[in-house]
This record gives sequence, C-alpha cells and structure tokens, in this order.
Amino acid sequence: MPKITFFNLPEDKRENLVHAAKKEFARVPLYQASISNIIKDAKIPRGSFYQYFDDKEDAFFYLLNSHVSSYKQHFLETLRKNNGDIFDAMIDFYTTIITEVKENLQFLRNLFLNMTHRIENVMARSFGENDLNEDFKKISNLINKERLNIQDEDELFHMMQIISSVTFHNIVKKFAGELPFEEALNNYRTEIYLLKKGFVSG
Amino acid sequence: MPKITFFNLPEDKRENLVHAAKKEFARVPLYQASISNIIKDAKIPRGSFYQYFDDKEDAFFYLLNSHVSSYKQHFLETLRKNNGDIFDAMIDFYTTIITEVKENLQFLRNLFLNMTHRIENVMARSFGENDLNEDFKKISNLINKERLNIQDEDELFHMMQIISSVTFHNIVKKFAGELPFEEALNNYRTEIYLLKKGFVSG
DNA sequence: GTTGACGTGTGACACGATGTCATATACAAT
DNA sequence: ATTGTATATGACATCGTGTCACACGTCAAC
Repeated sequence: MPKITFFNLPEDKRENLVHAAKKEFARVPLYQASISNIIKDAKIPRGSFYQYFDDKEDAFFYLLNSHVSSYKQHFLETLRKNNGDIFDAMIDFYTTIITEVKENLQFLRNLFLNMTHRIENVMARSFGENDLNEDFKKISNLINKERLNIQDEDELFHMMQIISSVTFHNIVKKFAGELPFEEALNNYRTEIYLLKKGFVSG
Repeated sequence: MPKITFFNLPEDKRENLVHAAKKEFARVPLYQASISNIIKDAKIPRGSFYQYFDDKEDAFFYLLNSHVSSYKQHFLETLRKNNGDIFDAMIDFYTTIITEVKENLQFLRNLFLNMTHRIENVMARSFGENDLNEDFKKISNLINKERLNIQDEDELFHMMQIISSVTFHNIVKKFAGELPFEEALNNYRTEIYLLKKGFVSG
C-alpha cells in the first residue's frame, strides 16, 4: 500500500505520478520497470518517490488493484447481462480484455506475459481464490445452475478454478501469439465448448 | 544457448559451474538471481561467465531445458505405463512433480511461482505448443482415444491445452499454498474428474 | 513574531549488479 | 622460436536502488 503521504498529495500531482507509473508499466513488465524512469517522467525527485511508495512493487500493485477492481465490477455486470450463463459471460469478458486499447492493452500484455503467482493472486480474487471469499459468493449467487452438472459448492469452486485457468491461459496465448482477434476468440470458444461437454463420453 | 566455450570446458569445471547456477536458481527466481552469486560460488572470475553465457537468462534457460527434456521423457513413460489413459497419467505425473525433493523442489517452486510466458513456452513444448509439434504427435499417438468424447485432432489439441492449463495452475497453487500433499492431490483429482464429466448436463 | 513540532521535499551518496574490454595466458601447429 | 587462436581475467564504466541528513513550509502555542 502507498503511504499516507501519497493520498495527501494534491490531486493533480498525484494523478501526474500515477500516469507516469502507468506509462512505465505499460512500457515494460514489473521486473524491468525502473523507478528512475517514473520520476523522470513525473518530474519529481527520487526521495519523493520513496515518500509515497515503499518501492517499485508497491506502486505497481496499487495500479494493479485499481485495474482489478474495475474489471471485477465489469465482470459481475457481464454475468448479470448474460442471465447467469457463466460460459457466455466468460466469452463476453474475454472479448473485453483482448479488445482493450493502447496503454491499457500494453499494461495488460505485460501483465499476462509475466504472470507471477503474486500477480495472479491479486487478479484471481475476482474469481474467488478461496471458498470463504466474498467475491466468490457474489459470483456463485449470480450463476444460473439449472443445467450445470455440478453437485455442490466444492465442485462449483473447482469449476471456477478451471474456467479461470483456461481463460488466463487463452489470454496469455492471445497476447503472446499476436493472434488475430477472430482466431483467438475461436480457440477460446472451442475450449469453453469442450469444458461444457466433457472429455469422456458416456 | 551457452557458447561453444562452455561446452569445451573440462567436465568437472563445467559441472561445478552448472551446480553453482542451479543453486542460485533454487535460491531465488530468475529475476532475482545474481550472476555475482553464481561466480562467487563457482569460484570463476566475472569475465569467464560471459565467455560461457550471454547473460543470466542464457544460463537459466540452459538449465530449464535440461530439466524439461528429462520430464518430457518421464511423461511419455508415464503415459505408456497408464496404457494411454491421459487422465491417470496426468495425476501420476502431477504427483511426481510435487514430490520432488530439496534443490530440485526449490527450483521448481521458483519456476512455477514465477511462470512468465517465456518460461511457460519452453515447458509447454512437452505438451505440444502447436499442432505441427513433434512432441504433440508422440503424445497423441500414445493416448487411448476409445472413450474420449473428442471429434478430431483440433479438439484433441485443445483438450491438451486445457489439461495443461489446469495442471500448471494446480502445481502453482500447491507451491504457493504450501498445501499438504493429500489436499493438493485431492484438489487436482477433483478438477480432472470435472474435466472428464463436463460442466453441463445432458 | 519567535519558537518548536511535524509533515514533506530534495538530491547527494553508498552500495551492489551488470556487461565490456584491454591485456594476459595457454597451447597447438608450423 | 613464432605465430595464431582460443580462453582467462579483473578493473572499469554505467546504471539502478534505497537511504539519509538537511531544507522547507505550515500551524499552533506562547
């Protein structure tokens, strides 16, 4: 978490700094980002940066969290819009991610191509990292379970784990492979379809 | 790839260096590893390191590749041993990974908790990263498709993609959560079971 | 209006890591 | 011996990090 000093900053100065950080993390992934670039761009002295943040990661995760919150919101709306059909909602959501633009897209690209567990952990909260999780319950309540071949909450939890693994991986492959939109979407659709019908007949 | 000089090295000196590198990459993930530590441990001068490798990553991926080759071998044997039952083979293989010991375990831990796309790409070759892939064909030929609810090679490819996404993610969660062996295995079994039966009834 | 306390701003600095390069050494071939 | 080629070496320039002593500004108390 950023320090209190950061939140006490006059809005324009704070936004300026945030923008410089965003720019740097859109340029390169976390481990290659440099504080020097951020402060040069934001035109603040080195010491000031350390008044606001513990270090590079602190700034990064602050930005990441705000991204995640907004995507979380968006996902819940998407799920509602699709009347609780989790599969349609995922495809919808997947489309949103891979059609982001400009700086946001670069940020996401660096994010997904360098998805350490620590980062994944922050993101996965949207999908419910553990079964006591508030977000998981919210999602669970929205899901239409009528035609789901799922026995209990535990299976539902693991179903969500699987879906998010597959979704993450598809996003990574889209970003890595520079696949055209249609191809990426078809791949994802195929995999969701396979998940629905299952691998074993009978 | 390491330079020719590296392969010309007398065996004991080379192994000594490899061991020092392994130790460093078992200590911390790639992005935190330091060449200084490696050369200190291997007792070679700084300049020599750069005679053998381009940089830190070069050394890392050399080690990684040798790990992957051996696991690839092991996976094919496992699949044969399980008479082409891909699901049993995966559970078998998963067990192997999470019960590795000592230095190997730490290396894998750092690997999976910091799985960038570049690393995943190297690993995924064992599972067949693209359908023209030699390894994918080998695996495909070994798989018993009798009871599989799979129409064609494309679906098979995506099935493998899904299985590897889920497997990777389970390994990450095991390492991150420090889950006891039994719990980790049960989680993985549940997810494989769900993949087999499918999410939608009918 | 002087003082002191507190929060904040600042940049020089010590430290550590990287990759390079000029020079030294070993050794084989002639 | 001489020359050529491969390898060894460590000092060095460069860059990024995090810290620290000091400067500044505000405000309340006296």
